[in-house]
Amino acid sequence: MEKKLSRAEQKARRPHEILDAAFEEFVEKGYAATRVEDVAARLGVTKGTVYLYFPTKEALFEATIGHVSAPFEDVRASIDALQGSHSDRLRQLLLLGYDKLSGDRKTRELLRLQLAEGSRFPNIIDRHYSEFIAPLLDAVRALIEQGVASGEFHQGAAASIPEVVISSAVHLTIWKLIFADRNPIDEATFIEAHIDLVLNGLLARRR
Amino acid sequence: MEKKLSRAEQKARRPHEILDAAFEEFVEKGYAATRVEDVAARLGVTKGTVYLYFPTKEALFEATIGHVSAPFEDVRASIDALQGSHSDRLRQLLLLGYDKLSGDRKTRELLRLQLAEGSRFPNIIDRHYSEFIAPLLDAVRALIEQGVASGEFHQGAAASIPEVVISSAVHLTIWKLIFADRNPIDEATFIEAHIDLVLNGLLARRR
DNA sequence: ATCCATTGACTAACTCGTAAGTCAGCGATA
DNA sequence: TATCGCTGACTTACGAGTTAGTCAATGGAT
Repeated sequence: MEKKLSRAEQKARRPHEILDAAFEEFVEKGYAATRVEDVAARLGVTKGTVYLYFPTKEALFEATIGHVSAPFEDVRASIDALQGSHSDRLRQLLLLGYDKLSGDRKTRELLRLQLAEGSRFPNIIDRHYSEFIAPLLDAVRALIEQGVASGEFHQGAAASIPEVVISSAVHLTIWKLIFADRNPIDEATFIEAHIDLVLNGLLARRR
Repeated sequence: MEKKLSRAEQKARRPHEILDAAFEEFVEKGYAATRVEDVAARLGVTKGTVYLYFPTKEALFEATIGHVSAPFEDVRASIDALQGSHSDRLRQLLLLGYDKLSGDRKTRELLRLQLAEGSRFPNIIDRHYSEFIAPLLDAVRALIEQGVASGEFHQGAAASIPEVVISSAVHLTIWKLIFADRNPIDEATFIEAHIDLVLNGLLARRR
């Protein structure tokens, strides 16, 4: 097949290949139980090759985390492009959140690794927080504040804590991580229920 | 101090002591990185002692999980004792959920272990689901259905998916697991916001 | 176009440390 | 003194990290 890779091309691809393989292994086994040799075996190479590109297993792990951490900038652009009433935009924002968080396997498994290995690799948590979570919460908060200011959303405790508005997306993500395919949930209905609840909960009461 | 323990008493306590120590170690390091010798060291004994009570590290782990899994029966009783309108009872039920899930360190860390080790110990997930999650969801679902039937809650997607109603409790639990004390949240305000959102979202609209 | 010296990505077999599991013996208790 | 919970030194296996050596791609010379 495509055995036509020049040495330079192959070498350029190696780091990516290794990180992809490492991600699968770390997700499946966790950091401690993962063997560098198994990572290498996924590419059909040996341990030594991996050590040509990454000095230690620890460095490999941290590079792997960095490799799968999607930059938030793409999301930022999508958020700014939202149109319609505040309700419409919030709905779209939530759908976007589901897409990026529970819908994307990489991001989802990244959350698992944070929970499992975070205490031994604190910096992966700090990074994920400042690069992903904080901006997302800021966007939700800003949108809700605008909605309150315009009178579309009612003033209340919920409006000041954006976390409670996106909780169901976190919940679904955790659910999928734990019950991969054992106790499946109808995702479309779940998401619909969440949006229904949130919009009803935020809308200014018409008495 | 209390060196007055007879041999029989000491022996009777050992399993408990070991499981408590094992829990701390497994939570801190994860299954693979935990050393049986460190578990023993917490009690001031040696590895050999642990192996007198548990045949393998794996058996120790599973016993540890069983040891910290609180039976749901206590909660069941509390649920049945709830009083007041459906809103009142739902509020109390949510507070109870926070107490048992995010408030109780054991249950919280149990969730971490499920996420981290669940794929290698599937039975701990099945047990937790049937003994804790399913009954809790059933209780919430039943309460919401009653509320809908009585006209207090409005019929809608949210009413049929109890998961979305308790999501924030899951979210707070995850938050505490990841950001132990780094990015603290004002829990009281968070819970208040959640309840505010949910009750507003469920109440039948008065137009 | 063919040859050949050199490079360098990769391997295979090594060392070394560590951790699970074992067991003969010890010493406090009853 | 007999019991027995516990010890600590042992074996065994395994995995991280190392390194001398291999061989195919490469590119310059004829």
